[in-house]
Amino acid sequence: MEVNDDRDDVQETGLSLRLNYDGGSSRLSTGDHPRPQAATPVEPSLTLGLPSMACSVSGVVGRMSSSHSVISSISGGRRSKVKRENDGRISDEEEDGAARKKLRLTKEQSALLEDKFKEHATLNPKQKQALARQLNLRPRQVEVWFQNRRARTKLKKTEIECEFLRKCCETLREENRRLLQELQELKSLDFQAPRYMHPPPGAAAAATFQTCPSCKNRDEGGSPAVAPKTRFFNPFPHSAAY
DNA sequence: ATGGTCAACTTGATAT
DNA sequence: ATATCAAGTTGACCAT
Repeated sequence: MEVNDDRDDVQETGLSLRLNYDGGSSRLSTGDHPRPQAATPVEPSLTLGLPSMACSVSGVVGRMSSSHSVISSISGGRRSKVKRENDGRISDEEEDGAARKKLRLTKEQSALLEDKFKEHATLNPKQKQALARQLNLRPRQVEVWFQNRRARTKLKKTEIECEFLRKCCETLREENRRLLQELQELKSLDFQAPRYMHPPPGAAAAATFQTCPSCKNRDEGGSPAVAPKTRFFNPFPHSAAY
């Protein structure tokens, strides 16, 4: 459950403290971004960083550090407001609407996530928990990473398929053009004698049968004289969805 | 400035 | 009811 996921934040990274003081002109915040002026005066507050409790906090001690590992292990990127969605999920945005620094995973974190993704593109809750612990991330962050990773994989696959179809289309267009030209040639030949004709029944007639140039070409080229069953082959033979 | 990348988010569907 | 997913979106950050 995602509420619990966010609670992991506390468990994994220790207490999240943020001193908020915004009384008139003076401001005091540990956040690394200047906070926009609140619409209504904010009471000075010192609260524990328990996002799941929807308190007025979300920032973290230690965020001053520019280290990725520090940032990524603390609070996820722009998840800065703390609010409860109608489905009960936690979406932490800061109440004053301030944006946070974007999380960047470290190379080590990304590498491990990639490794796990190669093993399986989805995680069961246990795997998620374990991986989150290993990476010093919240399970929710791991979950989101896998969701985004799957989306990227699918997008890439779609792009590749799209390019393949584009080439197929080009090939078919070219063949169509060639066949039309051939048809024109055959039509013009139609006015000349002797006419090409299908072999009538009877052995004597077969002796005089001539193959038209088009069929001849195909025969010599190793292709069957009869038209292939279909030119519209399935470009994705291994994909059941297509 | 602008476009690309990506973590995080929202929403709706589905499974349990 | 809850968890999880795909699809689409947002916004910070970075390279150009």
